[in-house]
Amino acid sequence: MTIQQLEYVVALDTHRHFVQAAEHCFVTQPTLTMQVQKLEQEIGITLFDRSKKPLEPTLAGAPIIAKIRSILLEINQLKSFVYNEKESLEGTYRLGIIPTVSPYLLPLFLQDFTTKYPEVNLQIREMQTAQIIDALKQGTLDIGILATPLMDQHIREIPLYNEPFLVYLNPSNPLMREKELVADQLPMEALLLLEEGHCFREQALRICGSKLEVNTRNFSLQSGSIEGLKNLVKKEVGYTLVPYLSVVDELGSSNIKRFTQPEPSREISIITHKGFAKELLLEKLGECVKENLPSELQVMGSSRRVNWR
Amino acid sequence: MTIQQLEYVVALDTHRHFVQAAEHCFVTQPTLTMQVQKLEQEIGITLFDRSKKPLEPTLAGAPIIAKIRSILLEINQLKSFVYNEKESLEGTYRLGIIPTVSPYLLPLFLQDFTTKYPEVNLQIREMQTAQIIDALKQGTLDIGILATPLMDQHIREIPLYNEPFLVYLNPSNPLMREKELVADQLPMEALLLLEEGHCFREQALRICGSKLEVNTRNFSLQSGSIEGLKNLVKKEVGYTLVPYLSVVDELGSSNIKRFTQPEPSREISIITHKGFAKELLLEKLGECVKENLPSELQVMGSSRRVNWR
DNA sequence: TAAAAATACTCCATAGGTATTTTAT
DNA sequence: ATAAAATACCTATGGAGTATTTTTA
Repeated sequence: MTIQQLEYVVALDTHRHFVQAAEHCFVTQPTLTMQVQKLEQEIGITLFDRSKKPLEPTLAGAPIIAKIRSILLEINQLKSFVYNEKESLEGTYRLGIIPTVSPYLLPLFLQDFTTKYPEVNLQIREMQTAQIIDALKQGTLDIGILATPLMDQHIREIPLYNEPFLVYLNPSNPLMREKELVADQLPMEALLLLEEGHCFREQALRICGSKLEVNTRNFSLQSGSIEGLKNLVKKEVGYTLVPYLSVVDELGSSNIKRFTQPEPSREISIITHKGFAKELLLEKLGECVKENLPSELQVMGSSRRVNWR
Repeated sequence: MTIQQLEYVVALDTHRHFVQAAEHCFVTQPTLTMQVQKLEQEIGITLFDRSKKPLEPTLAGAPIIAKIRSILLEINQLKSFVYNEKESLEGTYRLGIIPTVSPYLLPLFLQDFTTKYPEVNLQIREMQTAQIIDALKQGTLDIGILATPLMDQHIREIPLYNEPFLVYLNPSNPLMREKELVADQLPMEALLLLEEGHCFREQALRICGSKLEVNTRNFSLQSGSIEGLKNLVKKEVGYTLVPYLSVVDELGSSNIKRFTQPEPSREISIITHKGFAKELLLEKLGECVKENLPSELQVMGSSRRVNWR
C-alpha cells in the first residue's frame, strides 16, 4: 500500500472514470489502472464495480474509500503543517548575539525588521560565542548572530557579511606614521584586548601574529566592551583592533587607521541549530540585516573571503 | 513521502537508535538511515538531532512526528477495518437460492450453520437464477446459491458440489425395463418439466437432447415444484428428471432410476458479486454446506465435471 | 462502433542490500 | 577502542510509460 495508490483510488472515486482520474493525477490510464488493481489485490477487496457506467464503488469499497480519504486528509494536514513550520512569519524566537556585534548591528536593522514583521517577537540576549552554541544545542536558543565559520556539524551558518578589522589608536601612536599597515606585523605589546571569553579577543590575537598572550606592558586591561577599549586608547598611547561597524561613524577620524588590502575581516553569520526549521524567517531576517548594512559591507562576494577567526 | 518512510521515522522516534529501529522494521541500518534522510530532505526539516546520544527529535521534528504517528494510526485502522470486512463472522446477509435447490439443501445445513455462527443473520429468499444475478448486480442481494457456471465476468462462483440428475418415473413406465439409461436418448414426449423461468427446465431439456419443446402428449404441465412433478409422475405413466437432493431419501424406491455413468449433473455454487468482501463468511458457509451434504455428493473432484446447464 | 478499461512490454528510478568509512564517545 | 551513523556502490523490484487488445454500452 502506497500513498500514491491511495491517491489514485480517491481520484478514481471522485471522477468515476479511469482516464479522467489518471489525467488528474498526471499519469496515464494504464498506470492508474494497475495501481488500483494492485491495491485491491493487496487488501483482497474489489473497491470499484467496473461494470457500472460510470463505474462506482462496491458496497464493501465505499467505506474503505471514505477511510482512505480521511487518511489523505491527514497527510495533507501534515504537509501544510510542515509548510507553516517553515514559511510562517510569526511566533517568538530567542536570538543570541555576541557583544562585539550587538551594540552596532542591532540599531541598524531592528526597527526595520520589527516594523516589517510585527508578528515576529524577538527575544534578544547578548551572549558570547560558546554560550550561544551551547544554548542552540540545548534548545534554549533559536538563532545566533556571531563570527563564523564554526566548523560545527550541528550548526547551520547563514553568512551575513564580512566585517573588516580596523586599528583604533591614539593619534600620537607611532603606528600612525606607518604607510602600510599589515596585520601580523603589528607590535604585540600595545594591543589592548577584550576580556577572556570574547571571541573578538582571539580574532585580534590571530591577526596580530602567533606570539599570543605576550604582554610586555606594565598594565593590562581586558575590557568588556569595545567602547571601553576605545576610550582607553584615546588616553593612552596603545592601540586596539576594532570591528568595522563599531567605528562606522568615525571612519574619517584621526583615531582610525585601516589595514592594507587585503584587510583582515571576520565573517558574521546567522546560525541556527539544524532542528530549527523556520526557513522563511531566517531568510527574511538575513535579508533585513543585509539591507540595513552600511553600503561598504553590503557587497558580499559569493565566495567567502580570507577569514581570521 | 512514502508510508515506509513514515514508519521508519516512527520506529526511530520509538527506539531512538538507528540500528534498533532498523531491526524492528526488518531492514538494515543504512536503508533506514537513507529513507529518514530522504524524508527530511523532502519536507526540508531535520526531524532528529543525531548529536544527542541517544538521539532525539528536534524541536521542529517533535510535532511532525506526532502527526506522523496519527497518520500511521489511521492507516492501521484502515487495515483492521479491511480485515474485519473480510474476516468478520457477523452481520445480516441476503441469500438468494433457486427453488430446485432450496427445499432440499437448506434443511441439510441451515441449523448447523446458524448454531455455529449465531452472529450471522441470513435472510433467505427463493429466487430464480436470473433474478438472483440481477439482484446481486444491483446490490440488493449478497449471496446466491444456484447452478453454475454462469460465465459472468462480474459474478464470482464458489463451487459447492455436483448434483446428479436422476429419472423419476412411474414403475409401469417402459423406461423401467431399460438396462442402460443414457441421457440424450430419453423419449422426449413423456418429459414433465417445471414452468418457464426455472433453470432446471433448461437443464433437463439439454440432457434429453436437442429436440426442445416438443410435447406430443395430450396435456402439458409445467409445475412450479419438483414435488408437484413427482406426485404427477406417480399417477401418470410419464417421467421427469429430478436432482439428486430431491430424492436422496427415496433412492432405493421403484420410482427412481439412475443414469448410466457418466451421470449428467449440475454444479451448484455459492455466487457473489465481486464487491462482496466477506471472505471468511463465504468460506465458512461453503464449508458448512459441504459438511452436511450426503456423503455421495461430498467428494467433489478438484476439476469440474461435465456440466449440463 | 466508439469509448473505456485491461493487458503486454519496456525502461529506469529507487528501495534495499553489502561493504566500508566517518564520527563521536 | 568501540559503537553508531553515514556513505559508496550494486542489484532488482516495480512504478510509469507506449502500444495494443479486449470489453461493453
